[in-house]
Amino acid sequence: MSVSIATWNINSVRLRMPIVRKFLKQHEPDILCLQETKTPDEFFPREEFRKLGYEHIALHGQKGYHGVAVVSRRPIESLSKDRFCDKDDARHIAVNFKKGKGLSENFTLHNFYIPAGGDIPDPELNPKFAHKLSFLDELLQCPANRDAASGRNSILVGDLNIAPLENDVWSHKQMLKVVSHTPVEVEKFTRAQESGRWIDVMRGFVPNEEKLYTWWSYRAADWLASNRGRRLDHVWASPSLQGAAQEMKILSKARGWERPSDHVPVIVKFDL
DNA sequence: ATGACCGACCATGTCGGA
Repeated sequence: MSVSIATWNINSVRLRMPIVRKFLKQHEPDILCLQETKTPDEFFPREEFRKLGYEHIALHGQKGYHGVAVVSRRPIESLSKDRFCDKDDARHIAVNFKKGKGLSENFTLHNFYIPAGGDIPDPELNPKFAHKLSFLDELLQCPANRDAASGRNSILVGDLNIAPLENDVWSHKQMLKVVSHTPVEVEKFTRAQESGRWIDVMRGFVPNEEKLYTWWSYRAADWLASNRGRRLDHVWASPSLQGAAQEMKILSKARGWERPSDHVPVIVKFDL
């Protein structure tokens, strides 16, 4: 049986409901993971998602900043929220799905919003970059990583705010000192990924030699013409799910929708 | 730095995004 999972940094879920609705109607993923919902849980538009068929909702939001959510057509068995860097800043939620009714495996889905890291790529000068590096250190040690490496069916998605490979950015050379592609954060990112033995699902469909982006800056006059994007959003699968991903789609056209997010949805269909 | 932007908030500027 197949399960399609989408991830999308929505940059305010309440403001973006018209395009969320459009996306869900057109693509009908089973599960949608959102980041940067920017709302306390009591103001999350639950009823609108229910009307669209997404009755099962797990929230970890807060006022104004960050915030992650999972909305699902399949029942959510349980959920958990991890803290990173001793902060309550709503950057993670995990949900468990139980096998049955067409799902042949249990699995855990982690939804992350990793700190952006500010402008200056120096942890001594920039506390936001220091926070990002600490977050990556904790990611390496976290239970999700251990569980994935030790055989639990796990999928990790989200805005990880790092473009690790040369062709995950428009110009590797010009981006080496730009936060999201600096060697120090890419190294920590890769070490965390390797320690969980995570599979880079998106790159399983598109070779490393090809450009792959999920984000285009709001500042470009014409995002499509300049096409200076980055792959900041990721889908990882545990080694136990090797071969389970059947299809992957980056909905680049959503960057051109009305009042868009600067990130676009990534959808992966898994055989589970 | 490509960057002439975008969103939330006790707002008319400041912070965070990346």
